[in-house]
Amino acid sequence: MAPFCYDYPHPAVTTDIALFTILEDKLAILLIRRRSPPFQHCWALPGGFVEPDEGLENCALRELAEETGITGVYLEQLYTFGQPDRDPRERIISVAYYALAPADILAPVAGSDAAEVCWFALDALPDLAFDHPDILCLAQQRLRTKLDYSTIAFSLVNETFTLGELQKVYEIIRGEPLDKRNFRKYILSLNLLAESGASQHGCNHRPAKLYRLAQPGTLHYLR
Amino acid sequence: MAPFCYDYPHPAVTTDIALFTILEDKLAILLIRRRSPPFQHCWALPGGFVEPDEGLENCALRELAEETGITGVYLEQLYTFGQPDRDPRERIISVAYYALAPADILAPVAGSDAAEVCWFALDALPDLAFDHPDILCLAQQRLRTKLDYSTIAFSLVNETFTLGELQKVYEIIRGEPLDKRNFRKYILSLNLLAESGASQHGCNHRPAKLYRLAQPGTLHYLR
DNA sequence: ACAAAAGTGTTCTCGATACACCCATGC
DNA sequence: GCATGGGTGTATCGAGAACACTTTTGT
Repeated sequence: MAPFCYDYPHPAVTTDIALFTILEDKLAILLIRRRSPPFQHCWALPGGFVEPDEGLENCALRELAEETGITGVYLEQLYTFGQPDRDPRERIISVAYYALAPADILAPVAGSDAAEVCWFALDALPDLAFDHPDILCLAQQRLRTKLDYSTIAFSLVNETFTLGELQKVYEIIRGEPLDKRNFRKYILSLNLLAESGASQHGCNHRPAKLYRLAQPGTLHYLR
Repeated sequence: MAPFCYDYPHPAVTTDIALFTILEDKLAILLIRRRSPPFQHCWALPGGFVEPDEGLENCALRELAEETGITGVYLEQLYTFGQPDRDPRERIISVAYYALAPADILAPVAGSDAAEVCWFALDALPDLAFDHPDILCLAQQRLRTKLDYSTIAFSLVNETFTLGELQKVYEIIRGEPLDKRNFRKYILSLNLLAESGASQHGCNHRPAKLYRLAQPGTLHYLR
């Protein structure tokens, strides 16, 4: 029943994932409701223990898939949280990741490890388990600062998107409105977009051109 | 002999520290020579196993002090390296930190865990143990980028310093010369320095004013 | 016709860059 | 007096910010 023995104490290691999306014009985060103690029935970031033969990033992707059915997100290591008392069970060190995905690709479904999976707007969060509020706070900071010198925002829109949609993403993350002309000038000057040829349709207004990334899936650093 | 047992496998967790300084007008890093296998007699970053009741940052500071006698550095978490095969002994996950300190405060002396401790210029590195080259490379990248939006460079000069010395630090990290007048204008416009009143002496030229940080020990983010 | 978002240029400001000479000290 | 780094100001350029009207579609 306790076959894994070592000459000196070993901590447990987990990954936790802060998956952001934009839902109803707000930043939202994916949470699961815990099925077992500690913090039973409490909401928490998806995540779990690192398997002996998997890398940390693989662990994060696997846990996200197992617990929420979600795959194909942008994922990046955030910070490692290791306060000795952060978990009441034993010493657990957590390598936190943050992830980004457009909301409407995803159809979260509770996996085996979680009773419920749900998006929560960041301004209407429930109480969170462990030090997950700290993780979330740091993740949001990182998202905000990285917006300015990289192309992470593109991970929050669909494969094809309008410049209006993209601008909305920037505005929501920065928490302030942006000038339309300056925004378009800036984005197009990056030379990272290609017109998809198609346009919006079925909207109450002039249809917008649809763009796609010239090199999909590539994160660019600016300046 | 193996009293620490768990219901499922636990990795070991270490911290490794990339301590930079400026030595003889070059970026240099502190290395220790390993006394035991694996990579016996090889040079490596200082670091070691996380104790059950210490935080990660404390572990890094403790290992640095034990192995090199050095304290009082600027320290910041860098990245967590967890490839399953990065250590031949067992699964070891390493939380890497990078640190900065002025060279002439330090008088590194081998502690109990290391046979030798030595500064190495980055352009004259020996072979390094484990994935320490990766850690070092990432640390150097971080140092370079963070130079532009924070006051980390101040951690590489003494408590009082001349603007010439500070400029040298920027030039060495960026790998290019800077304009003296523009540099001084920029630094002074930050309003973070106070004149110490004193000046250099014993130099072959006009003595420079000595400055100190108005709030020593505080890291500022710019823009 | 009206509502709603798309699309489009110019002006201004401010921070970043480029650049050259005199000053104080030790030898 | 000469070598060495310290100390200083101005002109230019370019990126970012401010700003308003016409266009296309659905109802």
